[in-house]
Amino acid sequence: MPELPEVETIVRRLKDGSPTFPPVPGHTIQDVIITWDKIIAHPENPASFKRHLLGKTILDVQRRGKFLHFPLNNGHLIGHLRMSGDMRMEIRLSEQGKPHPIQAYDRVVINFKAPWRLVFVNVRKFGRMYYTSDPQSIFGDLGPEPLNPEFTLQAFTMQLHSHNRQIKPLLMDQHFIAGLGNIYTDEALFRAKVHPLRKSDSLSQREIQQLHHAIQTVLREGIVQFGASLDWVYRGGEFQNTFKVYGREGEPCPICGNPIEKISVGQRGTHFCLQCQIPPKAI
DNA sequence: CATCAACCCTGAGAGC
DNA sequence: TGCTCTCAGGGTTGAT
Repeated sequence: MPELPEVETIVRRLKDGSPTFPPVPGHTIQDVIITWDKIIAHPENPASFKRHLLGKTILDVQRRGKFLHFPLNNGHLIGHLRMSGDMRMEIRLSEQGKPHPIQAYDRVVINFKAPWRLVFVNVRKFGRMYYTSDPQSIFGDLGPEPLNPEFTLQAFTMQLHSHNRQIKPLLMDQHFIAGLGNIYTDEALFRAKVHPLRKSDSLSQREIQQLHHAIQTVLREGIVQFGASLDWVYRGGEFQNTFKVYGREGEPCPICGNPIEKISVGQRGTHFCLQCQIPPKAI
């Protein structure tokens, strides 16, 4: 469940480098090792994917929704971690020139001409990688970036009114808005005091304003904390310590003290406070 | 158009 | 201790 803040954290680290590895931009691809073919979503043939990447230089590291985007000097490398995973930049040769072994969950390994490699790590094999000459073929249907200026209260209001859907699955729909997943959606709805089963076109202007603000707030907090760490799914961040409802079924609501509820909405575990977030039929 | 279920996967946690 | 079972979840696809 890397969501927007987790992906943003990964992107920034790869773009800027760290004390232990250099920035990814500027490196030229020498070889590609694919240990699970289904990770390659485009082109259909993994060998073709590999052929397209050889000799290309990575120019930048960007994010669009939950996608990692690597513009190349010719074409684009794009990745989506889906349910689990990370991307690692690491040294690929020991000082004696021996190759470091590939780890158990390393699905795609991109060797550079320099002694570094970029590794697509994915425990569950739901992640996907793409090579394309046209990033719009992948990003084209995505909704607005919630932290960009385009995500205005007015635009959000119009979007909500153009649907009559349960608010939670709508917020998680990447065509509606890009980057929210199960965790940040539950947290945003709680902070906005909106019940997850409310219909999108039933929200008052005040609720819409609260929700608009809550979405941006939880995402910004998540980024500041370097995302949330959940089991082995994703490491690093600290946002999980700030969860107010997610994963806290039965624990007291931090606002009113009533126990946090957990139900299934749109086939997703959904956490909320029945006292603070009034259900639709009670309104 | 909205909703729901199945599918793709693995490791954690529960139950025995 | 060790086995088996269920569950979680992002996104896609197909049915209702």
